[in-house]
Amino acid sequence: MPAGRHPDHAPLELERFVPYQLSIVSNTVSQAIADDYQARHDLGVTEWRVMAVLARFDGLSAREVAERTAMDKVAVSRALARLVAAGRVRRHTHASDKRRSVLGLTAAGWKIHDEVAPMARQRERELLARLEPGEQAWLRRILDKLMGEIEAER
Amino acid sequence: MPAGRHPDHAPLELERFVPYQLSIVSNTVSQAIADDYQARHDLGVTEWRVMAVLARFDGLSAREVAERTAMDKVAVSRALARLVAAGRVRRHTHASDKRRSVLGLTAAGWKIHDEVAPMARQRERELLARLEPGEQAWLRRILDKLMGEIEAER
DNA sequence: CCATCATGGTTTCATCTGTAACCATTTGCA
DNA sequence: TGCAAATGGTTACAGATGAAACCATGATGG
Repeated sequence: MPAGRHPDHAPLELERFVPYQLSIVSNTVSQAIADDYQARHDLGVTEWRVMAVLARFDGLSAREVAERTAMDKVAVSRALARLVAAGRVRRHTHASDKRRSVLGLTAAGWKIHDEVAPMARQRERELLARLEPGEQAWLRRILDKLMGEIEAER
Repeated sequence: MPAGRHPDHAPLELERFVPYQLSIVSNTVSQAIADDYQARHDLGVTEWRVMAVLARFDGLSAREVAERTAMDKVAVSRALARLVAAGRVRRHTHASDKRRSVLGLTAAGWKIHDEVAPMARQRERELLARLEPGEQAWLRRILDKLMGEIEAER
């Protein structure tokens, strides 16, 4: 038996353990993307996600943003506070329900969005380019499926 | 054009954006596993990773643990402080280099390891069970490949 | 040798994140 | 109506995390 091994205890092989692999790959990719815009635009990951969702769906409430970003409402609230202060998101109160806010990107917000979105897409392409076409298709299919399962359970 | 859409700006579809999908899937799975042991054993994710690595490789230094867990040395230092205090890891000084520590699980550490490792494996099986056998094989292949690329670049 | 640089590891501080408590408004229903 | 429960959102606090400064030991080169 090789020194330092403990086969009786069946230790986990971390680097082949799927949840661990997912964590490493995900963090590495996200970090690479975030590095692109964090310094340049003083924009956090959470803020970017909020902007991305408001770019697609104008007029959402904070709660709806939270749903679509899979962030909790506290995180959304904080991200919005910064975005509004920076003049990137406009917020006004819903006409018939004074609790709700009605959110959308400002012109400044769109400007940043239109710079960051292509960069993000480029990073995604770079990631996928490391895989063969068949693998790319399988990865998309698998992630779509798992996302669906997660969605369904929530 | 549907209300609330802005096709001119080509907004990102977050839920089909691979880095975002990876992040959601990874966090969901990791959280599910962590929930299993955090409350029960008062054990954080970082601490568990350190334990898992020491279960496989006895006698590592803190720096080597950091390498194998992809954690930075500060995180490892903190995890070790807690683990040693809790009597789960033994630490003594390297005979010929007083800077290095020599780490390993104690009996108590092994006991926890032997409870947690099968739970973690079970969670991995549950994740994979959501996929068809072909998809499982592709996912493993893809993750192995991406892990290799990441490793190589560091 | 001894001054300098590199390495292993810890501490400090500032920031981020999550949980729970909270406030205001709206809804449901007796 | 009007009062309890639910909802949208913010604030307060505590624990986690990361970058940089730090301390001790070891390696290197004149």
